[in-house]
Amino acid sequence: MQDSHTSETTQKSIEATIVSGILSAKIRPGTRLGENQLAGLFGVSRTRVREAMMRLETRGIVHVSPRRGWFVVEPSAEDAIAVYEARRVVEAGLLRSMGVLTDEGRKALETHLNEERNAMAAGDRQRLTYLMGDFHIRIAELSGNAIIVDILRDLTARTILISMLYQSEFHAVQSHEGHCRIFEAMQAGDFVRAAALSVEHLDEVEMGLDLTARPDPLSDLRNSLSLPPKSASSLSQQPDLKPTSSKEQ
Amino acid sequence: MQDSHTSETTQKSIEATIVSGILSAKIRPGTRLGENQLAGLFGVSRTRVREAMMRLETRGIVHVSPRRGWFVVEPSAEDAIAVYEARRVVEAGLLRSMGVLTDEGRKALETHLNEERNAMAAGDRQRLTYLMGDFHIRIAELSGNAIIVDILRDLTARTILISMLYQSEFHAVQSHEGHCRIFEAMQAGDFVRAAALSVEHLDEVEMGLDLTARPDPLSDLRNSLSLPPKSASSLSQQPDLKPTSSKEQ
DNA sequence: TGTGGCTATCTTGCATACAAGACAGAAAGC
DNA sequence: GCTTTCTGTCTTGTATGCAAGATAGCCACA
Repeated sequence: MQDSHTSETTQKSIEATIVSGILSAKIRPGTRLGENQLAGLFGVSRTRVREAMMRLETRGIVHVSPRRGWFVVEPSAEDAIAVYEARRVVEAGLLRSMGVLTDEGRKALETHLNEERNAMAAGDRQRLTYLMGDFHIRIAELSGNAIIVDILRDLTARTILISMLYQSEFHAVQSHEGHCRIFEAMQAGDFVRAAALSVEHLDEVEMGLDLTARPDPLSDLRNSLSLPPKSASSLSQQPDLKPTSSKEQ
Repeated sequence: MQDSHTSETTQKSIEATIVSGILSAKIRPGTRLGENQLAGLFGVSRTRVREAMMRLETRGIVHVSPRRGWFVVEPSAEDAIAVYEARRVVEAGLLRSMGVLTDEGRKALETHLNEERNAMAAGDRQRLTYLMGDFHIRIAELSGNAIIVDILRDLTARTILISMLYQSEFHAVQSHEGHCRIFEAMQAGDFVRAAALSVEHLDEVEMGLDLTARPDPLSDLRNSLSLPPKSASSLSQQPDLKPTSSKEQ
């Protein structure tokens, strides 16, 4: 997605680009999102960037430090617990409320699980992170309820930020197997069990976190050190996020 | 809502004032929220009003019609169904996940139910509307999870807008009794039953709606204008477009 | 009488200007 | 050398200005 001069699509694409960057683990928690930088990247004025930031703030994705800047949230340990609890509530409630798994639904999930397998085989960790979160969003999509999808998307984004902060190692296989079990229960029409498995799965992932690790010690330091660039795409790994500011106007 | 100019607390008070106005059924769906109007009322410039509108838009409370204005949402019948479904999912999931009802929790809910009784006795319908929605928010507060509280607050606001559009008469007593039953189950420690009762309660309220009533008066103005060709005049019942304030200079 | 088009005015969309807080780094004092 | 203060610069906060779409009402015209 080349941002640059996509001309007239820039309305909500700032918001979507950032969320998608988080969902695919390309934007780390604590990343500074300068209004001027984003304005330059998207070829718009600060006003529109600001609007996007406001929206993202109400979605719990970003926060502002007055006169210092906008930053991708760095959930605290308490936040992390709350996010997982909310996800258990919503996802279990959702699965319990489901009556059937349609044929398209089954196909969609099967396709997804295959993608997970492929990414695991390829060792594509970023894509894997994305897929692991996306599985839950896919389930929400099966309900056809856009409200729930939105809620879960934002919670998933926060989950990914949490895992970037507190997850030392990534148990992809374990997660994948959890997904498979949930899928099997759904396929069997046993949504009560699917809900229970989902809670169990989220518990597992939550238990895999080291919430004592860092409250938030290096938020700015991490910025200053910047992250190792990995690929060559657009806004994702913007290492120019402020060290030795090269001016700009 | 005589907010007037509350001086320097106006950061998020625009947002909060509007939501609170909706929660207490003082602001009707379809109400126009002009930027200039609000800017004058709150004694700030359009910029800050605009930010508040953006936030409310991502919360699903308000929408913008390009170059025409901001309006409190008028949920369609499909929206209404989705909102109730989302509430069932979240609230049932929440109750099921609860382990105990603390003493403070019991007291808070008892106090609330008494307030409901008082408002019914006093015939204060606006307050009653507020309390009927607030009961569910109170339950969310018991969980101590701010994320879930926020989700349910916004869903409740939309629910109230829905009821203003589609609910012919207000079955306060029925709702109150539903709340009491849920409370009793919680007090008995039977949260599974409380969840079931909650779903039942929401179903009841939803069933009390007349979702065939009006398609949607304002958001798609030209539809309603081109719609009445010659069919039975009975259900036309065009409500006036702007329930409140349409003056301003 | 009816109909089409024009204009005056109101609305939001978006950019920009300016103010003020926060910070970093130099300079001064000890 | 160490600390403190001060100042330049960068950031967001907020207001305002201008442009463009939408609407309503008027007026010409058949």
